[in-house]
Amino acid sequence: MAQKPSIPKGTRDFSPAEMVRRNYIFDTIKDVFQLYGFMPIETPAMENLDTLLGKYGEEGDKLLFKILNSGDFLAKADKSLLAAGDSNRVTGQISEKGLRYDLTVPFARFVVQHQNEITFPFKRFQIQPVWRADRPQKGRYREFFQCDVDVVGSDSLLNEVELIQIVDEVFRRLNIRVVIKLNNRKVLAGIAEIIGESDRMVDITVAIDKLEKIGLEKVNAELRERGLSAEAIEKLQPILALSGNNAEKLSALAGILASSEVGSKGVEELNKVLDLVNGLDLPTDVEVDLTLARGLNYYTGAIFEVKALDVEIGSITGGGRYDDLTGIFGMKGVSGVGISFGADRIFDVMNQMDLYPDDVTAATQLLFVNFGEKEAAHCLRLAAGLRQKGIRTEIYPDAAKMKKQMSYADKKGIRFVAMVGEDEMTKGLITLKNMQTGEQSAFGLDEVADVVGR
RNA sequence: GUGAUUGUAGCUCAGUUGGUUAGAGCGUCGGAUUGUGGUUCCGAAGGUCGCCGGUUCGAGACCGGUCUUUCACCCCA
Repeated sequence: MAQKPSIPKGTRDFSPAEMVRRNYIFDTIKDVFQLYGFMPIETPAMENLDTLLGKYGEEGDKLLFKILNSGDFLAKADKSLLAAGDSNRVTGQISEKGLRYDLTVPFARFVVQHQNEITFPFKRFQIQPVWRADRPQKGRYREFFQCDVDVVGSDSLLNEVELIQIVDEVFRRLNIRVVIKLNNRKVLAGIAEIIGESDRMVDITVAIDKLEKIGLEKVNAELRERGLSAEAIEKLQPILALSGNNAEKLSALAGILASSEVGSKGVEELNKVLDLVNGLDLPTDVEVDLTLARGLNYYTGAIFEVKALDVEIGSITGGGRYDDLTGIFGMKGVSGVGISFGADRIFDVMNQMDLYPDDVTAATQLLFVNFGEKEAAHCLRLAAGLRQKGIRTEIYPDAAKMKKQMSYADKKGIRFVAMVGEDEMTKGLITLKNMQTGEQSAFGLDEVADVVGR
């Protein structure tokens, strides 16, 4: 055999069996989105590089897939940069397009670009692949699907509440037990302010985000490493030690952050969202988690993260409010909030726990055996009639041996096989075999539709 | 980007301290059975041992590089 073909690192093929399962996930997510009045949009796989650069932090820029310019791109590049081997600056000259890194930034671009055609508040959903030049590992791929829902042009916290409802509904339908973690960037800003390190919010949040994973000791060590004063770290301790239920945490926090205007605002927002959510009696736990930070630095208010309770895989959904994402594209004062379902991680969770209902397969229901040219022509008409009645029907394309045709049906999980030879043709009948029970008898066309459709 | 790890038939894996012609199970194909699958029996096809180079009389095995798999860190869905 010649050298085997392959696909790029971190990408995957999906077989028919996998695709019906994935579509089941996409379909339930889409159904829920539409139930709340969100409308679909799509944007191109590639964006202009300047749309993407600088939106995801330094780390994010490195993970962007860049697309080489067409034509003789090197001819136009600066020779001295080429000679110097300065990759960073050379890429700016030979690449001006990149693959999208998420769906939120392209959406912000979309909103700005189409602002005159959009009615606000604008509720859209978008289910498309995104690409990151990351090293693949557990639950992490270089090509994966995000399912985003966002509302832009509304400051109301009702939107945050609706998003929580959507998360609850989606995972309830998929039968995945989850916890929704909730925090607010304003609270984090308030904490930074209180301990006297306002400008170090990112460093602080990145470090305390790891509390659950590496423990208090190591978080403090990392804070020191990141250059926080001993005094600030000392002041942070009571906050890191906060425990109890949501109400207890929030009232304690309200006291601590009383002197910080942003911080108090954040606590107030959290309280409001939780009050409304509590009134809904959702079965899913919503937990205030002060250590939840989330890396994307365009978030300004609420931040969400959803974790599966029964599988160790990182977060399967995340999002938050961003007050000025459209501002970078020249449209000020439009606030948005949204979340993103990580379809591929949800797929992994569903597979690991085998949570699919029995009827997701959407397989063919009936196969006509091919006995030869004349018989096949006859079956073609019968099959057309059955398809009109909604029966998923196929005809075996070749007059192969019975054994081969039967085992084809068997392997494809087709429940019924129809046999129409000379005898049945003259009598106007169809011999139907049930592949599960082995029973078989002859019926008219209408009866076949009834039996198979049951 | 850093540090590990994996690679032998379509799939899952054996293969002794380096020694003739690299094996098994499953799957595939053919036959037993020309209008009856899933069970059984018989038979066959299928491998440049990831790739390139090196050591050796001799490499699937040892060494170097490279690609790939998986995992951790960074970061993230």
